[in-house]
Amino acid sequence: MSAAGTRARVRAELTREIAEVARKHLASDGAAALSLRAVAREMGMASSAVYRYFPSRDDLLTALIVDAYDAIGAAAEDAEAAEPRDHLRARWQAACRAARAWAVAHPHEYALVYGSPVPGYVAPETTIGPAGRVGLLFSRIIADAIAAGAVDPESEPTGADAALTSDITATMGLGERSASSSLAARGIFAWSAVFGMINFELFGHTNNIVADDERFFLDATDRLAGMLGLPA
Amino acid sequence: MSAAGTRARVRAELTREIAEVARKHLASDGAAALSLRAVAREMGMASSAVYRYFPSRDDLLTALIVDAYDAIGAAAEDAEAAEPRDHLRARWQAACRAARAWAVAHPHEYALVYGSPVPGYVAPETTIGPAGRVGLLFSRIIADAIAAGAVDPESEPTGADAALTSDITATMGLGERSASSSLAARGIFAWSAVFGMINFELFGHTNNIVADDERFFLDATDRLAGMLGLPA
DNA sequence: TGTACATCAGTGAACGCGCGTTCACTGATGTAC
DNA sequence: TGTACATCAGTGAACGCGCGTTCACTGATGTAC
Repeated sequence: MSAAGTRARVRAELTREIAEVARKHLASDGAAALSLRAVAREMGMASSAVYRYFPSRDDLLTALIVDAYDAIGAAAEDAEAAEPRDHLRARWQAACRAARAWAVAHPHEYALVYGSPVPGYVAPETTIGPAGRVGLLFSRIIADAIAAGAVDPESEPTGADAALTSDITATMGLGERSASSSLAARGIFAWSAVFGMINFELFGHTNNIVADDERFFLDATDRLAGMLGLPA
Repeated sequence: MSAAGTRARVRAELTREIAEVARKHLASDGAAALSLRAVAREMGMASSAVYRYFPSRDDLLTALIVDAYDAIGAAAEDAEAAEPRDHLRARWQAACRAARAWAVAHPHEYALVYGSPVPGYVAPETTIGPAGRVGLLFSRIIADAIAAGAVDPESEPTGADAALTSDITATMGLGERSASSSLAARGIFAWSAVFGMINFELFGHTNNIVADDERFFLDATDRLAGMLGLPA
């Protein structure tokens, strides 16, 4: 039994190690250059042996995608958790700053999940949860702001929330969805704008345009916080 | 002479045709699947013959990148040009809508230029001009707004423009750059936010979140116009 | 206008590469009695 | 505790693929006198 436990533990450890080597390759060469054979080579094992752990290259990719989503999600969550609960804008800014910092530190892993989809790869359902972590964190901040009475969902009654699914309006604490609210739409917009800026920075579109990336970014996310009504 | 002209014309025509076939492959299979051999096959010529027209795969890619930037730029410019000059917000909205429409119609070409960088490919200087077309168009709208007195560069004197290069503040008509302006920073932010939303939509991040993509998008770009101070 | 030469387009074979995946196999590690 | 069997990890060879790029070549198209 302890022996069986050992086998399982060794197996889990090796699985982890393969993923780790793969992540290293991903980080240095990008997703397209990730090959099972190269990973096996570095591990010092036959390429066929990797198939004991990952049934195909796509499964390895999936593991890396889940890890990347989880890593950036955890980074944002940890930073946000370190701020006082009642300082909503500080929580927002901390989450944004941490997401960007992680992306800058792990550009290829970031590109794997927030860049162009890997051709021929279809993300399985397993990735859905991790993919939503940062967005969910943002939603929680907004929901907390509503609950605390700091943000009035009706402050900009343009009705833009009608463009969203009821799932997301419920998540943001707009359960009895007011037909006139635009708060959820502003939240989703803020979310995509944050990643839009990170994309532009990492993919080189702001070369020769933005001189101080972090300052520019934090200025913009602070403006977004204002747009959401988070008290300064 | 007319003969020489003929040879040159045929050459130009074939070059165009190769690029066209390549674009078709790109559009249906994505950049990673683009191969010189496949293009040559479809053209009915030996793969080595393509080298008479494009010295390497990267040069072919460059041509496609330039074409994509030019196409989305032209789409935005044309739509913007159709609006009355003095209706600044309409010009902004038209440009945004056209950019998104082009992206939705040409997802792979869009991903080629606004998604993750193609691994191993370094964009030559030739791409810089075309890459800036949409951003430049946005800048012109803002510059026109300042010139017309519709937008006051000092309306939000947070000094955020200090995070930008002086090149870009000059382009936006903030030549004698005020130390306190944030207008250029808001413009660059709006620009990246627009493409951030397009990215999220095309790359699947708003699945099950946004129900009506165009409506959501236009609502957000209108909000951006408001943030820039463009009169409604 | 005609001829001799130079330029160019296109061919087809080849080089060398690395990839994902399968398969029959050998040993080692675990399990049941 | 010891033995017979089952499970699992890992091997190495092989299949079949498509790629970018080079090279010596054949003809056709253009140029100069």
